[in-house]
Amino acid sequence: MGQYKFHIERLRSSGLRPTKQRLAICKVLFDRKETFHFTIDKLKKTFEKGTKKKISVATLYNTVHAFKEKGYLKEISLKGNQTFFDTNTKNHHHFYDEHMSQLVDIDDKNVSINYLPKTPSGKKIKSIEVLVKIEDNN
Amino acid sequence: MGQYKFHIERLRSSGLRPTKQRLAICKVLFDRKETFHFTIDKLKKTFEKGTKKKISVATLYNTVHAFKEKGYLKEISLKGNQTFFDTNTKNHHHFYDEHMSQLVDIDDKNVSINYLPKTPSGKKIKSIEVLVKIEDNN
DNA sequence: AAAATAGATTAGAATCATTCTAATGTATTG
DNA sequence: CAATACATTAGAATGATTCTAATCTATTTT
Ligand SMILES: [Mn+2]
Ligand SMILES: [Mn+2]
Ligand SMILES: [Zn+2]
Ligand SMILES: [Zn+2]
Repeated sequence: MGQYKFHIERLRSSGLRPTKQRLAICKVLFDRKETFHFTIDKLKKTFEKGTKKKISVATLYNTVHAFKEKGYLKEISLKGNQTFFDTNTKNHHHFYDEHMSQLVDIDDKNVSINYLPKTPSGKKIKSIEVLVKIEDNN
Repeated sequence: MGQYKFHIERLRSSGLRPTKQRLAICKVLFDRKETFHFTIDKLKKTFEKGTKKKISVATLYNTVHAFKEKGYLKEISLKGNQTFFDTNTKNHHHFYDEHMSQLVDIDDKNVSINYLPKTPSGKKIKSIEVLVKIEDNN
């Protein structure tokens, strides 16, 4: 029974019911000053700590995917065995330290791409993502 | 039995033993005119067809990862539940049709990136990958 | 050159990220 | 306030990947 007004409104206006599971997840994901990157497993761990009521991992998947479909989250294209999600839904790119599994945003204003090749016939561009892999010096 | 000389040499010089499993996999992956993109599952299917002797899926994983470590293959950064590998080990980028799970190479000469942001401190750039997602027109 | 040892490789079994689906919950209708 | 339709949850199933014990191969020892 906290300050869920905003989340309830947004869920309703997206056609999603504001269940207590979804509101708890909204609180963890969106009641922050800064956006961040996460995996389902990291999200699960935040619910295991905190005396927050248990949420099934299947529900975490359902909810995160529903939020992604509604545009509250973006999925990041990365190799590796866990999917990364991003609460920053603006167009942007990433530095990625594979060794640390650490992502850092790069504003898309700071990247310019001049690609010459024509798009394969019958297709149009949907998005352009730049991933700059980094590693420790030396 | 076949013309494995080249593969045997390369494996030996990388410190990998030229087992019959590895040679069979080399033949499928590298005895071609054009490079290509594949998943472990697609590779598995090519061995299920053909009367080629059965290779355990674990061995496909072991071998593909060993080949990647030795630089015969690259892993492609994509979301989705199956990892894509690339027999094109030159620096290059991709068009990707998520709906079709279809990758097309973009030569890196055809892409120029001017990124302003400094690399996070203590880190250096390892690689830059551009993924252009495409979809059907209209 | 056979046997012993060490190290590499294979592949069945285990794991774990993700998806499926039957049960439960919620809104809408009469 | 039923009854019905639809949305949501979460335990179970799936499937991609990894683990590890058994097997194979190369090297060293006798
Ligand atoms: Mn992937
Ligand atoms: Mn991923
Ligand atoms: Zn981001
Ligand atoms: Zn490629």
